[in-house]
Amino acid sequence: MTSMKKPKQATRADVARMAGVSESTVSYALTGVRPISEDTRERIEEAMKTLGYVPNAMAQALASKKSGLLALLFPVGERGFGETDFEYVEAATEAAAEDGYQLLLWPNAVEDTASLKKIVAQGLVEGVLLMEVRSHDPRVEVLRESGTPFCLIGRTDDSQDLTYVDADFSQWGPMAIHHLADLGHTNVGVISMRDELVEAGYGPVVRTEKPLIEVANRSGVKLTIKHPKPTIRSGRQAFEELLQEQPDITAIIGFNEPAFIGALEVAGARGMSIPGDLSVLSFGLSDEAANMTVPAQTTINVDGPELGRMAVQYLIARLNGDKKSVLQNLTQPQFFDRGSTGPAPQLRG
Amino acid sequence: MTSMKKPKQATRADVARMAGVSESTVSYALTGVRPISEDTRERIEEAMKTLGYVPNAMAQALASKKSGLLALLFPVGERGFGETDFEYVEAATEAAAEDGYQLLLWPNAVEDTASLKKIVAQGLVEGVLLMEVRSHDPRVEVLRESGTPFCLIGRTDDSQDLTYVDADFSQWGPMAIHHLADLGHTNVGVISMRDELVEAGYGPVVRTEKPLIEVANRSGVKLTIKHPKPTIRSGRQAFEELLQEQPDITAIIGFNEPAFIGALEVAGARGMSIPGDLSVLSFGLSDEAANMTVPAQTTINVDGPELGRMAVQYLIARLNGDKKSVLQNLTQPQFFDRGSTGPAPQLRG
DNA sequence: ATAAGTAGTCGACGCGTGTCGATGATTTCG
DNA sequence: CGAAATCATCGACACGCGTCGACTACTTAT
Repeated sequence: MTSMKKPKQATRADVARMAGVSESTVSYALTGVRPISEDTRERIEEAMKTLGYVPNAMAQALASKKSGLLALLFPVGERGFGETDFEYVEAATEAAAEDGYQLLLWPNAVEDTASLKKIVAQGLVEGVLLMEVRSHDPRVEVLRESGTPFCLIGRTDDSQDLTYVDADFSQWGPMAIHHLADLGHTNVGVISMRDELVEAGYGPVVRTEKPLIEVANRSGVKLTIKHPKPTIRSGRQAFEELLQEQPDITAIIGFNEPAFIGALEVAGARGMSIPGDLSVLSFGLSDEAANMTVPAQTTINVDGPELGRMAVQYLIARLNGDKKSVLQNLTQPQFFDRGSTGPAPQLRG
Repeated sequence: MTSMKKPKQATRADVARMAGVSESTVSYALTGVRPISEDTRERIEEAMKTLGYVPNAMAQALASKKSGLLALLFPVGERGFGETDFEYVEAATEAAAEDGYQLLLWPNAVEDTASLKKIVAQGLVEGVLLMEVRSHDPRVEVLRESGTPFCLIGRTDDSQDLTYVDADFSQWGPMAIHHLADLGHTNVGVISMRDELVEAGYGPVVRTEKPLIEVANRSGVKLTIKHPKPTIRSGRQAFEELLQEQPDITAIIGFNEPAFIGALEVAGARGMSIPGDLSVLSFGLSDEAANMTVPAQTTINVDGPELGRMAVQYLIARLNGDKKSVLQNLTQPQFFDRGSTGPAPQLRG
């Protein structure tokens, strides 16, 4: 049975003693801030090796005011849409690790500015990553006042001088319409997010729908948009209304997962084949989910890993003193053709 | 334009000065370790309020050797099975926050024991949570030697005196067989994980299959198990073999997501209706994915949030000095009947 | 040859806490 | 009423590191 005693870590003093030098010399050997002769450096490094010395992170942080920690603020109880979440959290974590930073997961209600203030006042983290940003987000003002560097994943309405990364939703609609128009579709339905989100100015919906409508008009595509609640039942009803209003619809776009499932059920029940009778395309659907339907769904998505990586890199750039340049990025959408779209029926055979 | 200057945080010394007491008195007022008279406590608290004082986390950590940080070690590039991941990471984070701890995301290859050693030697985290534990996991030995408290999410082969939480896979098979047998099924197929994982002794497969087979035998259910690779193509092939060997199969269980998709495609192509001709049940499929098929899939799952919560609570219990009791938990499976299982065909109308 | 560096090292202090021992001022008990 | 315990507070130090100023022994420019 191996001993379970906690071996006390060697400190700088131990290394200095063993190498026969002063503590500051050990420090300089480690950081390279001042020159050290070759042979003392070797003695020090050997001492470190045999003692298994690793600098104490908290002491370093206290003395240097750099903790190497970034807070990832994610709101609780807001499971809004896509579950691309873990994907980009993972990418963000790795990107941070590459630069010697670690991500601290911090669950936080958007309105809870009090505890956010505490977080930054505590001085534990050097910077903050904000997830699920609202168009008017109270957290932004708190961070601004505190002087803590931060980066948004998403945007507020007033973000021209903020650091952020976001999906370029403005491209989703045009990309979808072009794809469908090329296949000959001229009458397209959309199962979008619920009304309340549109009225509340929720970024992803608003930014997606406007260009979507515009490009449809320009392309001569008749577009009918529904905003059902995110339930299967509402989706069924929405699609039935859609079919009633526009019986000649040949394609639908989904941006509301549960509702879209309902819509596809109705399509199946009516004997519509995909993509034979109806072309189907989803916005922001995860790979996993897209592959569960038969046929698998063609999707237009944000590149989650890219988003996470950029967010971290921008934040670290700010930490390294790049206060001047405005760091903003809209990541390109990803198009996955999984075969659920095809030529419009009237053009076939 | 608001000033962007970083206001320097008030320190204990500032509070002491303003309240007209010594620094240690401020400390004791804060921690309650020693008694403080009512009026000086009030003066101190008022001073803290007006100065916006928040104790510096790193200084506290350095002095008290308690950082309030837990590392969540997740392996990179090992996307094995289910994506229940984010769900329980989220739950774990919240559970930690309730006890004043924060989770530090730490990406790490399972074999990379060197950097794991560094992590614990650094003294940044008080404890470690291990995800994706292997039957022989090199990380366990490292943590044991270092004396760092830790908790496994999953198990090693030799874990009787370790702290862990895991899904109780042994119940999945019996639960599934009972459900199907009650519906009259006597011939069931299984699309399980690929051969290599079985041979490598991968916990979830091994622990699931053994009781599954036993209870099937006892219940008089004919069981045929396939171990295809995790691709749609392999799944198709596996299911076709299954149908050839056992034409009278009336139900299938899936434990290999991509392969199972292939199997269901074949079933659809052959005109088998679900659950009319074929009952379908999935192990470890996320809600999101289960709801994408028509009909939605009945599943048996681990309760992700429960798992995450337990892991954190056990780890914190260890941190608080509970070195004696063995903390181990097998979380009960969750059964979601989403309608993809039904009476065996020969018993219908 | 003398002034002006430069490489290499040391000692001291500061970062902001937690905590121990000591000191009066009270209170309690026998 | 004196001894013992308790209350409330202060000062000093430790935690482990970064970093500044100073000092020595040389090297280089004038």
